[in-house]
Parts: sequence; C-alpha cells; structure tokens
Amino acid sequence: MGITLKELAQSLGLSPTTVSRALNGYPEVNEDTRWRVMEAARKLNYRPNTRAKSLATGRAQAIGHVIPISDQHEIVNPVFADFIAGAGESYARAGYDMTISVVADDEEAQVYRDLVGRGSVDGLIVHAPRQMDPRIPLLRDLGIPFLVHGRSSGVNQPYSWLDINNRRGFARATEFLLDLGHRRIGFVNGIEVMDFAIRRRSGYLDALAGRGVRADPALMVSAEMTETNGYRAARRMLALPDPPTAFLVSSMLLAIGVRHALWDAGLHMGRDVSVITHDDDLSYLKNGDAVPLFTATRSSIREAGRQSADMLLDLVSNATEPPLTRLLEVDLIIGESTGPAPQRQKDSA
Amino acid sequence: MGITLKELAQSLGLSPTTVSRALNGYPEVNEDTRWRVMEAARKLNYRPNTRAKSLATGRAQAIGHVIPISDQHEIVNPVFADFIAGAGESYARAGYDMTISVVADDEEAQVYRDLVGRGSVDGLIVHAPRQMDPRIPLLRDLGIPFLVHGRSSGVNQPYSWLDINNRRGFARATEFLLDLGHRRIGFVNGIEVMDFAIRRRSGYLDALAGRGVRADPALMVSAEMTETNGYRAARRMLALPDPPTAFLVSSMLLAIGVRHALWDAGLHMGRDVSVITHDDDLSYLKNGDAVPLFTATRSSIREAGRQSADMLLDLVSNATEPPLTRLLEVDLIIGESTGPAPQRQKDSA
DNA sequence: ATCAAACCCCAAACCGTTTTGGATGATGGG
DNA sequence: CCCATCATCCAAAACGGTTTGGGGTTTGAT
Repeated sequence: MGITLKELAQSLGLSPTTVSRALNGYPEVNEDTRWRVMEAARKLNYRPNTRAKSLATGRAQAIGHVIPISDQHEIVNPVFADFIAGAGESYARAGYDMTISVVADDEEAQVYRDLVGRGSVDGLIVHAPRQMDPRIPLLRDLGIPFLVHGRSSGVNQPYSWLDINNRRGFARATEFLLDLGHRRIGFVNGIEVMDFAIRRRSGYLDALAGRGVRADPALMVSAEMTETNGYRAARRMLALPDPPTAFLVSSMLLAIGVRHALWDAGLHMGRDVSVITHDDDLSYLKNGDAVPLFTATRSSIREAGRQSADMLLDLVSNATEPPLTRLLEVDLIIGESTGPAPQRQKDSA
Repeated sequence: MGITLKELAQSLGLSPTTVSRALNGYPEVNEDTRWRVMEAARKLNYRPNTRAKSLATGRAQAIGHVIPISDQHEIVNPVFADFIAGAGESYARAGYDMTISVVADDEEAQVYRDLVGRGSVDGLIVHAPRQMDPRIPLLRDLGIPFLVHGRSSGVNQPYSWLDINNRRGFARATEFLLDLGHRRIGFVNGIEVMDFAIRRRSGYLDALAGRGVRADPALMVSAEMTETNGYRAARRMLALPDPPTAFLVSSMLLAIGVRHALWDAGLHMGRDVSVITHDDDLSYLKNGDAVPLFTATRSSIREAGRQSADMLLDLVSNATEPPLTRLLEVDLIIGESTGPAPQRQKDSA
C-alpha cells in the first residue's frame, strides 16, 4: 500500500507531529515547511490511512445506508440507485465514504445496532419508512445522527427528515383530473404500509371528498410498483361495469403497465382514458423526450439524495443541532396522457 | 457508543489480551473463562470497534464498488441496484462491509488510487468495463484484489472476472429469429463502448453471417438503454422502406420502448413483428407474470452480484490465488413476443 | 541587555484492537 | 524430588494517525 506518515516525516527530517499539522492546515507551522511537506506528500503519493485517522479522531468519516429487502416481495426499490447516486455526490464532495448494507427487514434492527456499536458510521440514512417506523426510536436511543428519507406518521417525537409533499401532489393531480371532468379515477398505489403511499392515498381521497365525489374501493389498488402490477390493476378496473376514465398512478413503471393495459383494451391514452403518474425523474426512466409523455407529479429522487446527504452531514458536524426537516413540493408536469373526460355513454343506449 | 474491550476486560478482572483471545476463539484460554467472557460481552452489548480492529489486523473488512456516471449521459445504470443487492448478501454473510463510490468517469482512476492508498477496502469490483479498460492495468499495478463484472476485450494480461455469455446468447437469439423466417432483424443495442454491447453485436453479426444474411447498418442502433431510446430506434426503423420484421434488443427498458413504437404503428407484437430482449431479471422489472411476456435471453443480475462477491472474497482471503473467471450461460426464454415472420408483402403490389 | 510574546517544532500519549513474547503455576514422567 | 511440558494468563508493543503539553529560537518592546 502507500507510504506512512512516519516515513514521510522521516524523509523530510521532520517529526510526525509537524507533518500532520502541515497537511491538516494548522497554523503553528511555517509556511515554507508546509509547502515542503505538501510537495513531498504529493510526490511520494502519500494518503493518510482512513482507519488510523478515524480511530484517532473518533470520526468514521462515513455514512451508512441500510436498504431493506422485504422478505415476501424480494424487491429492490428501483429508486435506490438514483438516490444513492445523488447522495454519493454530496459525500464525495465532503470527503465521506458511503457504506451500504442490504438486509432483510426483519434483521434491520440488528444491523443498525451493529453499525453504531462498531462505530463504522457517523450517521445513517433511513430508507423507505413505514407508519410508526420502529427504526426512528431505535436510532434515537442509539444516539447517532440520522435522517429519514420520507416521514413516518405516528411518530410523535421530532426527528430529521426530507420528504416530498406527497399528499399535496396527489391531491393536485386528482383535482386536475376532476377539473377535466373525470369522476371515476382509478388509483394505483404502492403498497400502503409505506408511509409515502399512505400520504398519497389521503391526497387522493381528500381531493375526491372536496368535490363530493364518492371514493370507490373497486378503483383503488395497492401493490408493489412494477410494470406487471400496473398492467393487472388497470386491466381489472377496465373490466368493471363502470370503468374509470382516468388513472392516478404512483410510479412510472406502474404507469407503463397501465399504458399497456389501455393498449390491450384498444383505448387511446390521453383521449379515451387519462393517466397521471408520479415521476421520480430517474435517469434511466425519463418521462418522454422533449415533451413529456405522461402528465406527472415530478420530483427528482437524485436531488433528494443530494439534499438528504447534505442535511445529514450538517447534523453530523453540529451534534447539538435540533432536527432538520425539509418538505419539497412536487411539480405538476402536463404531458400528453391527459385530456377531458369523454362524454358519458348512457348504458341505456 | 459501545463499551470498549479494555472496559470489558476490567469488568471481568482479566487482561485485554485474554478477552480478545476468548472472543476470537483462540485455543490458549480456559473454556470456563471463554464462556464467562462471551456471556459478559453479550450482556454488556460489546462490539469490537471496526476501525481499531482493522488497523490492528491490516484488513479493512470492506469491499469497494465504484460506480461510474458518464458525464454526457448522467445515467445510473439501473442494474446496479440489483447487482449490489446480490453482492450485499454475500458480504453480509462473510462479515464484510460494502462501500460505494459514485464518481464521474474521468475521475475514476483518482478514486481507485485513493481507495487503495488510504487502505479503506480489501478488494474492488469493477463495473461496466469497456474495451481495453484502463482500470484493469491500474488495479493490477496497485496490487489490490479485484474482480471485473463483465470482461474487457483487448486486455491481454489475465484478470479475474465474471461475465455472462453475451455473444452466444445473442447469437442464439438471432438464430431463433432466423429460424422463424425473419431476415430483417433490427438490433437495438446499448452504447457500444461497453464491452457487453460489443460482444452482443458480434453475436448478432456472426449469426447473420452464418446464414448468409447481409447485415444492414440501417437496422443497427447503439444507444443508452432507456425506454425513450428504444421507442425512437424502433420508430425510425419501422419507417424504413423495407422495415424489420423482428427486433433484437439489449434490455427490458429498450424493449418496452420498442413495444410502444409497435403499438403506435398499429403493429401487433409477436404476430406482425417479433421482439427478443435481454432480461437481467431485475426484481422491479419482471418479464411478465407466470408466462413471460417477451421472448428473452435471461440471466439474473442479482445472482451475478452474489457470485461476483463470493469470488472476490475468495481472492481476498487467498492472496496468492491465480485469477478466477466464470462465464455464465444465459437462458433463452420463449415468451409471447415472437412468432413466424409474416409473408413478405411484395412492394410491386 | 532583558524579558515576554510569538513562532516553530517535537516527544509522548492516545484512539481500540491484535499479537508477540514471556510469566506463573500445575502436571507428570524419570 | 527435579525438570520439562502444558495450560492459562498477562504486559507491552504494534497498527498509523491526531493531539496535548511543552521547549527552544526569534522578535520586539522597554
């Protein structure tokens, strides 16, 4: 591996102390000496050993992400890649490492305890929070800075989080459809143990209630967000006696499935049936090209990753700081998948 | 944080030496004492400090993944999430941490040097290799165990890798289409600086040549693997005077775009036009349900992650071992997206 | 010339483990 | 009874940095 600090010091005829100070920008070292040291360090390709450094300083210089895999579904949430890419940018900028643990959700508590107890991270990001998520009190007890991506309704103690305004976004989207004359709006949501899905549903329900439209349980589906599930949900709803004229959907993949089902049914998206989806702005799943394909509530998950990381780093360096929270609004992007509700065909025809 | 070894030793009236040995299973400690120690450790929730441990042992107990983000496209390869989930399982089993660095591809060399120089990882996984990838000689020089996910043609020195048989898979898929009578086969590939894309192309070309079918440059596209690009490529080819009757596609997302284009053109997939895609078996992008939607060359990227990690861990613990290589064959799954070539419509009609 | 304050530098302790090189006492063969 | 062996344990030295607590030299004011 590389050269060590002691060796570097020796080669310069200096003490390790001075070399360390020179490199870390302490004032009590002659500028000429500092220059010599930095030159030598560069030339000899010196890099401080991370483990030694963090042992000495007590800071791990690393942030942990625990990504849960639910046993039943065995699904890896596709947004992780982009979120992590965003967070990674922030960490790199700050000189932090990112360590990731993939873990079945029944072992999660154990993993958190381990990470903290063994001191391998200075802070943690909590992914995919559920209602009254037990991880939040756990991490609070463990006394480590953490930030939740999303929120957990039912937790009354304060904690740090970054979330998007799912409720408002989905309420607006629903109202948009109502304004276009739609009354039967199919709702294809993620699994409703996830907090975000619960909030989206209440946005949908509130908007309907606000206009006095009765919510129909037959038009509401909650499932893992895959193309197949979107397809099946839409197919089933379209087969109802009084099928929906519009769909509100929780992810692009679901929406692609819905589109597929419309196609199978010989329906034209945007004319016969409208679709609004949430769009995480994933790098590999863009919503159309110059002109957006789907009308969508959009919020970049990558940007969320960046900002979450920045907030957490802030918490880590200012231990005394009170919890930070940030609520990002979502944009409503008008695409080609929505249009006025078609004239109601009287069944009595 | 947690309790320290010294404290644990003190509370037991033993020396740190003995406690360390007891916990690590060394023979020179009385079994009664060992039992006392382990009990106390459990009760006091002792966890050895990772950084101190690895400083003392010289092993980081961590594997690094460097995931490159290409400047121009800013795309995060969607397979990373699943690959990492698979690798994570292996690391967890072996007690290793996984550290991930997201980095623009022009800074990659620097990041590798850093990771190795600062001793923060014991081994590295190289993602998304290109032709004559400079990272391979670099890592060889740095003298750290590494494993390439994929291969890099043009590198003549031996190195460890795990790859799927892209060439054979795509050759077989092409032959399958030829057997069905297709002669105009559109090829929608990933960007052909990636080694896997190059191999797939040669599989396609070889199969065509083997049957004496002339490859038409107008039927070959190379682009980032997104739905939009699949859509555009297929749309363009379908507009040709002599359009393809089949498509061979490099990813599910591309294939979904192709399907979309077929739909727009009023063509029925599997009857009017056939489609074969490669399927990484991503957890969130399943190829249909019970019955596969697309005919596909399938290979689980998650399994690749598991096996890659296992191989790398093997290399890490046996430093002297010669390079390991593993070539996984891909399955050809027959779905509903392929069928016999339609009768040639004579233009002179 | 004197003395305090800057300025620069260093030796040594420390972070929490593992590991080396004994030390101690019990055991057992001759 | 003596001495080698074995079973158990421990003190101290690593690992590679940072940080504490000085200690010489200059500098500058008196």
